[in-house]
Amino acid sequence: MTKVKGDTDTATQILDVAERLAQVRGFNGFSYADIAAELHLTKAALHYHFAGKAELGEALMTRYATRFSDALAAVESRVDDAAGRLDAYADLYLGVLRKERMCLCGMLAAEYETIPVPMRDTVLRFFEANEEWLTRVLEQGRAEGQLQFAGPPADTARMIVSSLEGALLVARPFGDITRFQMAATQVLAGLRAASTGVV
Amino acid sequence: MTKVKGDTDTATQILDVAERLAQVRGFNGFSYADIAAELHLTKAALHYHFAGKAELGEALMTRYATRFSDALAAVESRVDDAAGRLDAYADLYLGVLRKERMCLCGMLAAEYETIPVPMRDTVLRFFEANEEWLTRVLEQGRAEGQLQFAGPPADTARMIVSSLEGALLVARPFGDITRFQMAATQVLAGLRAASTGVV
DNA sequence: GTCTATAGGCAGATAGAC
DNA sequence: GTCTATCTGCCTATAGAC
Repeated sequence: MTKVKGDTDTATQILDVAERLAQVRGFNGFSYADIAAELHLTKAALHYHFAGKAELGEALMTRYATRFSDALAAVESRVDDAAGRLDAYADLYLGVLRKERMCLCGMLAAEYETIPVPMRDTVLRFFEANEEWLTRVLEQGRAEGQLQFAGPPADTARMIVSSLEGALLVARPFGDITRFQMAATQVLAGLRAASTGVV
Repeated sequence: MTKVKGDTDTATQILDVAERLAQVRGFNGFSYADIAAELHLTKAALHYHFAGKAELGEALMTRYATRFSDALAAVESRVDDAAGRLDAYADLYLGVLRKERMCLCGMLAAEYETIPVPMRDTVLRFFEANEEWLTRVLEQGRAEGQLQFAGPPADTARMIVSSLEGALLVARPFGDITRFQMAATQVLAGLRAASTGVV
């Protein structure tokens, strides 16, 4: 099952480096030269695998979306209760911060006006997919009486996504993981039903 | 009192254009050529006013911080109650979104690794100044029984700043103002004491 | 697949005339 | 203060050898 194809091949290595650079420096903050130097290749070799930076960016987004969607599915199969799923969701962001990165789509949201047009829709669809997943979790949690919130679950889902993205955005420059954790904890604590709520 | 100096002079015009470009496209997303073209000047003229892009960036930050601090003072003199001040604070962000911009410091937080070093501290101090102001408002609101939240006010202040930054970050690419408003409303609603809380 | 070599463009920046 | 002219460097991208 491992290494079906493209596990450690050059294209994958390029994507790995590009992804890290995009998450740390932004899509406009790295060049083909940066990737080439790190992989001890030439820029020309990169163009063989990805026609241009725009195409590389699209490949980046496609892979990122798939991976995130897989991560959400993994959370669902690993954790049963809604509150636990929300915590696990926040932990996905925490993992990104631990690597001193920004969420790729959060970064691209900031750079939205300057990224290649084909990447833009993918950014929006990433947020929507996250919101849809959270909406289902919130509906479940409310139905089971574990979660408590006013208004449509979809609105709260949007609030969660943007709050966590923001917590990542602000915590990263401070290099302070607890800054993220406290913000995330506070956002999610407000959704817990009184019986399981804050002391 | 108006036009003491630098009200419509070239340096101010340069800052105005640079600020908008930085908030829309990012600090790495515009060039001296962009500013020069918009003001019908040459790049050389810009270098007369600001030695380099790094110096322009510093001037940008200084002015932005001052302006924001003035805006917070204005809120305090205009609104008395803590809940109203929080709403007014969120409205500051809303005003940025209405101009289809990102918060300058939120944008620079994303670009943190690539911006000139002297600008970095200013970004962090901007967030801290916001948090300090919010902390005072939260303390006031809790003392008066208008606001309700668990833990240190400073923690909740951080949560508010990052949540609003995130709401701006995500709402802007969607071009959807209500997306921001709903997120902001939900974040702040959770802080209102039960008597004035959500129906 | 990866290389060398190179093209064409734009970036930030400077010198010196007016 | 603003200009023209120019520099150096990096960017994305391509042609063609191996």
